[in-house]
Amino acid sequence: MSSQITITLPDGSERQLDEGATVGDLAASIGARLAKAAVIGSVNGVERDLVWPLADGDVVSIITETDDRGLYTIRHSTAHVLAQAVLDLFPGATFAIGPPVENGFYYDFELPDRGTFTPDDLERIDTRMREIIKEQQPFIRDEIAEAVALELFRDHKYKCEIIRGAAEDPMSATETGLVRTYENPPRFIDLCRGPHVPDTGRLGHFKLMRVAGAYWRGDEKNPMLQRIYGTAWASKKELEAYLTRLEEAEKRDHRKLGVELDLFSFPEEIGSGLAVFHPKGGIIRRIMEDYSRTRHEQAGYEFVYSPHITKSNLFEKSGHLDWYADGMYPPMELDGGTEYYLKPMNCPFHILIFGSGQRSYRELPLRLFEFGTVYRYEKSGVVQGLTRARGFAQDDAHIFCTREQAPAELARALDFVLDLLRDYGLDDFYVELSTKPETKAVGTDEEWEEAIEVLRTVALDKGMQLVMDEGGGAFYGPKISVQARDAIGRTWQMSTIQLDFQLPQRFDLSYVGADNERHRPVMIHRALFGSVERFFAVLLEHYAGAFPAWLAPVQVRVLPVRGDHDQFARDLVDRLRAAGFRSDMVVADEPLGGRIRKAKMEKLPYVLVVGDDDVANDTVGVNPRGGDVERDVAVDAFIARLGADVAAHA
RNA sequence: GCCCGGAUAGCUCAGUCGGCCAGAGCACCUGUCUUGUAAACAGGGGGUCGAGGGUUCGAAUCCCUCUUCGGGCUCCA
Repeated sequence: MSSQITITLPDGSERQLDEGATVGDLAASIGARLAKAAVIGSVNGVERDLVWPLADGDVVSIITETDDRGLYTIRHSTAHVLAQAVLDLFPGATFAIGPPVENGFYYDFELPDRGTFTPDDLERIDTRMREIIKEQQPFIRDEIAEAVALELFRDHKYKCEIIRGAAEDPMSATETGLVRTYENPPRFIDLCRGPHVPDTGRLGHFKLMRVAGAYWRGDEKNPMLQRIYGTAWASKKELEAYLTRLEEAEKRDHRKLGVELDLFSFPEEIGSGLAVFHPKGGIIRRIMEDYSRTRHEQAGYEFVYSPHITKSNLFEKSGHLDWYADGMYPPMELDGGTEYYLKPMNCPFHILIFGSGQRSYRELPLRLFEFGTVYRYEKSGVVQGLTRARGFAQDDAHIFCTREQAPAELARALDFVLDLLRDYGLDDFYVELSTKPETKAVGTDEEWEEAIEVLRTVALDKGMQLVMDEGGGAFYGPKISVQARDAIGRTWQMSTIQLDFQLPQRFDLSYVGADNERHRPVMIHRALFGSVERFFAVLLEHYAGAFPAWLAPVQVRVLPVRGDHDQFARDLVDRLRAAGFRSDMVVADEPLGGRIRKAKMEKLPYVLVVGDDDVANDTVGVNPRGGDVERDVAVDAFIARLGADVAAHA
């Protein structure tokens, strides 16, 4: 009789297994279903392959395909299969790194003679991957000496860089002269720390998505590799659900809806990244802005205006020309050599307003607000619809206050921002705190630390989930940004609040305190929409074009059943307009069904149908978006209902 | 900026190997129809095939440059 070992499970219970039993054996001893779902195990807190032999006293949990780490492993293993397929099919190809990522994985390759993958290649690679999966090749872990590894991977220069420690690879483990590898016999071996699924047969619910260029080690000075992205899931059902989700996201893409709903466009004649808003988009935008103005006014902000261009010395003084000249449109030279720049931001203008006279502590906090249009020369490859444009309006405010007032002002600003975002229909948030950039930063570490502490405290006081973004701050100060999740779960960076000790210093701002001495104010930069255009795009995608009644360009469409109901319909439109609603009608020159359909495709909140009964009784047939038809609704009752919708921002 | 893939009517798209006056659906215009809740019928107009250059007897189609869009990389004050 062989000797036994004792294993402790996560619930504290113990199990006896034969000596030499593996993680997989443990799963099988617990149940057939667990064994089937098992991907890897966690042994004493370290993730291990299912073939890992257990030792007496180990604490083990089985990680299944429904676990995040299990899915991560499936994606990681699928990346290896991708690499094997590519090396099989493309003689002379070499491979770099291939980690799991959100929803899938990628692998970077370099083809001989700067070759590239075509869409047809992806199909061939997919086919080869499925053959490899069918072969059920085991994943075999090994540790070899560095010198042996360098010999084994001598044809793969990127792998050699990783082995020598010259390049980071999050997926490999190279320490003290030993290199860990995983082999899929008979042909493929890769540097890898693992763990992996037991064999390639465990995989299969994947799809290769696209080819992209990517710089080696993420540095644009390095050669560009060919990256293949794929998605991988534990089951066919999950894969299909993911692909459906992508389709859904594509359907609500703001660039597509902008054309379909006639909201805005990017005429080629104007240039890349520069939008024009059409009348319907203009209505939505105007209402967004009007509401924002009203709320800012109530919150104690004062409205200012500033020009679009300025002499270069303003941005020299602010430091922007030192750090971000590349991101600015080149200057116009006027007046015998004076250079004027389009403004990439509004802060210096607001600072000049603050500095235009002697300020007393009694005036603080001074909150200056402007819808300021700025122009940034975004690199040609990064421009994207309304979310990354070259010209856009910021709902920009700068709060000048004393150091002592800053925490309360920050808290107040965050409150305001969250409250307002909720009014626009976003209510699922978390907060990101960005700290001092490695390069490109002004100010001492102490000042940064102080500012970061204040922001951290404010966010935690609000009970917000806080995510750190190390090194992500602006050059003049740390930043807190509100991330909002939209209707289909995507997160968008929305509002930012930044504390700034630097600019007041650079512009030598001061106020006279109660002690009759001059003091330096601090400055808070904050934008709620960030960019009006971008926020417009987020709302458009969030609502999939079906804007709530308060924002909808047309709130009510009236459809007369026959020509002889036209007059009643016209009068009804007038009554609705008089009540303050945006309403129109379509005369009865095509059948009702067709007109209903068109209104539905325009995603209008309400369609009203009026026929004989309605003319006789002053009623309407109400066809609400997403609801059932209601007949014989009194006109007054409908007006009250629409009014309530608008007031509730529903 | 870099890699890959696109650009044909207002929109979505077809157009074979380089070969007749470049097509469809929707939209638009005109007429007929007078309609009770997601597509009435008929007719019509509309294109310098993104721009410029080249190859060719002949280019939407092949080559080059540019503009612009999409997916990534890098970037995002």
